[in-house]
Amino acid sequence: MTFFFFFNLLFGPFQGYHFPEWAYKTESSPGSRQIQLWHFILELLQKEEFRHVIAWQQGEYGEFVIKDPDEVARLWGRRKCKPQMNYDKLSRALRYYYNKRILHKTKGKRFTYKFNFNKLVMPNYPFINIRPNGVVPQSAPPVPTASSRFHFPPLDSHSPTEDAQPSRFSTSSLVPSNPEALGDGGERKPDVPELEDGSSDWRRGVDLMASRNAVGAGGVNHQKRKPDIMLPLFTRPGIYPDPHSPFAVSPLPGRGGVLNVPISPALSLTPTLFSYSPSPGLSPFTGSSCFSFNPEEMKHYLHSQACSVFNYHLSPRTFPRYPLMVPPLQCQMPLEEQPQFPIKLQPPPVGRKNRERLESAEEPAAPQLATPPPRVKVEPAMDKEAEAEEPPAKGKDKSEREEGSGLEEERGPVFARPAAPSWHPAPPAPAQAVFSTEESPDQGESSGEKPCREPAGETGAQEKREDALMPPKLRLKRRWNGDRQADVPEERQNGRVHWNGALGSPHLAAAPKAVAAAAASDT
DNA sequence: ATCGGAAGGA
DNA sequence: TCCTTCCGAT
Repeated sequence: MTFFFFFNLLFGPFQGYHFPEWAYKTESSPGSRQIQLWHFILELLQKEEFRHVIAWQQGEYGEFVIKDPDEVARLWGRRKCKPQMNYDKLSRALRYYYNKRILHKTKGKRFTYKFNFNKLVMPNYPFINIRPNGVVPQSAPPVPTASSRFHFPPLDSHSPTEDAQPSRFSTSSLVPSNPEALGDGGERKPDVPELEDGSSDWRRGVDLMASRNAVGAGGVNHQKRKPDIMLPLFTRPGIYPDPHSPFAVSPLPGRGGVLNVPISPALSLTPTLFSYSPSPGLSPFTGSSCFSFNPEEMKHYLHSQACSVFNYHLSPRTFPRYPLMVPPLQCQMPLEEQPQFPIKLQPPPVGRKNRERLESAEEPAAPQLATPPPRVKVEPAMDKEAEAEEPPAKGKDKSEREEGSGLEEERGPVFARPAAPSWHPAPPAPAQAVFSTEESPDQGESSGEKPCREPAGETGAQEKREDALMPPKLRLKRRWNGDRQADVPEERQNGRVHWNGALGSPHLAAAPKAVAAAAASDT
């Protein structure tokens, strides 16, 4: 009760915002050809069968890795009936999202992008979305850690040097109610340097949460802030419970908890809001998806906040309204009554040009630009886990993974992430995901996908027919081998080499395995 | 590999 | 508006 009261009090003013049209675009019937790229990506991302093609990057909310760019492009091309699609083009489309702030590139990591969930609005989702079992995605550090430092390009300034502030990181999560501090669409520079925009998906997450629950009144966040995207709900089968997935699908369905719904990326940020995620071990959730309050953890949290302030030169103001006011929740609010509405957060970012214009207008000489930022080469560390079923308990060390800076001594233990839920090891779901539909994996990204009328080089329709006649496994196998050849002609396309040349590539090497694995789990 | 301008299409 | 296609630059 109390919590919601506060929450609404804080974020009420979101009501009545005007959202840009595109924000209202939903997935548009799964499988639809008019799907937007980011929808599509999200779609792939949550399907087990594409895990080896594209997957959430553990460790970071919303960050994903395109493990097989060519395949993703191919899938995208198929969906859009653009047989000539390739990663080069796809990535261009992706880059257009930068300015919209739907996505940004994770620097130093190949094929790695990150959703700006702050922009993703999930309609119809209940507010609190901690998983029924209380498990929070490992990728959601309860408190900003060095590893959560992040590379969101400051919209407003020094665009070319986005990583100019590599050492900043998201601690600002706790300033949700301070619109001033928000990079907010990039129209302005934050008043508080430490809260510089580039830092936070945290804040963004909060914003999101806030907007979702724009119910009450009074409060802090008036002025601007429009949501940019309506994130479609993906509740179709095939979603896989990846602990790193911001979708945070509950591994324990049917708990009857308050939130028995898949969590949206947006909501995945819930822990952000609460700023600390109770580990199931320490504070087991009782019965349902309630937020539990553990004094010990809170203590840790506070400690770490202090550390953050100290170690990262953050302003204590950074943590003003920390959800300390969050009382032990008791899940008072029945699911049905939870507020549900679309939210809008920030206005689309100013285009680069404008940005520059503004820049030069107000701050002619930005000295920060003088020296190019140190390139932080982060080792992908991806390939290994490619097929490994990410050991359940592994999430723990994630916080150290990226740079293993000494800054984290106290953070590590304190915020050790909860071990992955026991369900993780052998997700039986995939099989179903793969074969439950009439489609073979690579066309399966959409259940409603219609064949393209001008295959121009694609053997789509026919393939499909033939496929229908053979057992799934065979079908898969055939696809992996067949498609490659079928696509060879595309190779003439500019840019990247296609299947032919890619045969030796790591991604492709993994692909068949993926299929095999999927097939294996089919039993 | 990545970026982003430019032009064009639906 | 949201890409798709091309392409030069980094």
